[in-house]
Amino acid sequence: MADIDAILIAGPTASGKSALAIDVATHHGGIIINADSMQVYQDLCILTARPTPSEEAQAPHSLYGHIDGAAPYSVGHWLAEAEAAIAAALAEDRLPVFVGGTGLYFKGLLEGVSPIPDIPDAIRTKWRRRGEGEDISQLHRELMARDPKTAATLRSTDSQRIVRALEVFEATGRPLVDWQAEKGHPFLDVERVERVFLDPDRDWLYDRINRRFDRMIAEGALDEVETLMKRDLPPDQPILRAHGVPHLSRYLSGELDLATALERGKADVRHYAKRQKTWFRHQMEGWRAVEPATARQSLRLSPTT
RNA sequence: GCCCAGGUAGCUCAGUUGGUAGAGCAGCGGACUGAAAAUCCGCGUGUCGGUGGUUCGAUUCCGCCCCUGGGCA
Repeated sequence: MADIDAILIAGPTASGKSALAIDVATHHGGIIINADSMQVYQDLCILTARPTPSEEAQAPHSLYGHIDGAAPYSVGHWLAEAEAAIAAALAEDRLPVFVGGTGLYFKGLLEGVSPIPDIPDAIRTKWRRRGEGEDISQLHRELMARDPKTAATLRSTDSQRIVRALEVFEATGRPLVDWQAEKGHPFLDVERVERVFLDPDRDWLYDRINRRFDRMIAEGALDEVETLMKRDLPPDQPILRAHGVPHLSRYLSGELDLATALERGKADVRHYAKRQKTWFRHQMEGWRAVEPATARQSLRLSPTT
C-alpha cells in the first residue's frame, strides 16, 4: 500500500458505506476513520446508524461516538482530529480509510478550511439565540450595517450563514468573506488518495432509507431520543438536528402522532440523501462514482493497480 | 335493485356563474468554508372517471355507463 496515503469513501446515507469500509479496511489492513458529522456523538448510536460493537470488532474504528452531545463540535474540530488520526494510522503502518456522508468534511480534508479563529461562546450564543427568535431579514439588515461586504453575498433568508457572518465579524472585526478568501492547507494530497463515492439507484436507496428508519424504531430509537431529551441540551446543539430527533421528540411529548412522526422523519432522511447526491455530483470532481453492488471489487483492486 | 355523496397531480383536496386548472405534502433540479443529518434557492409533473349530447367552445351543463363510500331494502 505504499502507492497511496488513504482511501476515501463517501456516499449518501444508507448506501452501505460502513459495511464497505470494513471490507476494504480488512482487505488492506487499514483503520476506519469516521467522516460523518453525527456519528461522532456518543448519544445516539441507533439513530445515527453508528457501527455496532460487532462491526467495530472487525476492524479498527476511530472518531466514532467519542464526543458528548453537549460539547461544541464542527468541521474544524473534526479536521484537527482527522489529522491526528492520519498520523496515528501511518505511525502504525495502517492505511486510513475515511468513510462518511458529510461532504463538507471531505472537502475540508482535501482543500483545507480558512483559518478563522474560534468564536467565544458568549458571542456565538448571543447571535444564535437571536437567529432563532428574530425575523431573519432583520438580522440581515444588521449584518448589512456592520459587514456589508459579506451581507451582499448572502440571501436575507439564509439564517445560518447570516448568524455565522455576524458572530465572525463581532469576534474578529473582519468580514467573513475576507477570512474565507484565505485558503487553508489540505490534510491529504489529492494525488495520493483513492476517492470513491457510492452512487446507488434512487428508488433502491429511498426504499432502504424507509425500511432502515422502521428498523431503528424497532431497535429502540425512541428510548434513545427520550434519554437525549432528558439532557435538556441547549436548542442549538447539532445533535438535536440528527434525523428523527425533531419529529420523534414531538411524538414523545404528545404533539404528534407516531405515524406522522415516522413519515416526516423518513422524509427528512430522503431529502438529505437527495442533497448529498447533489453535493457529490457537483462538489466532488475527480471522485469515482461506483454502484454499491460493484464497490467491493473495485476498491479491492484499484489501489494496487 | 333504489337513494345520497364523491371520482381533478404520486397522495389529500380546492376551483372553474362554460374559455383545457392550483394549493399543501411527496417528487425533481440547484447552491454550499467552522451547526453541513445544517441552511437556503428554483420547478407543477394532469386524456379534470368513460362515453354521447347541447354549445363557437365542456373538466364545468344534460343523458347513459363504470368505479368508490354511505344509507334503504
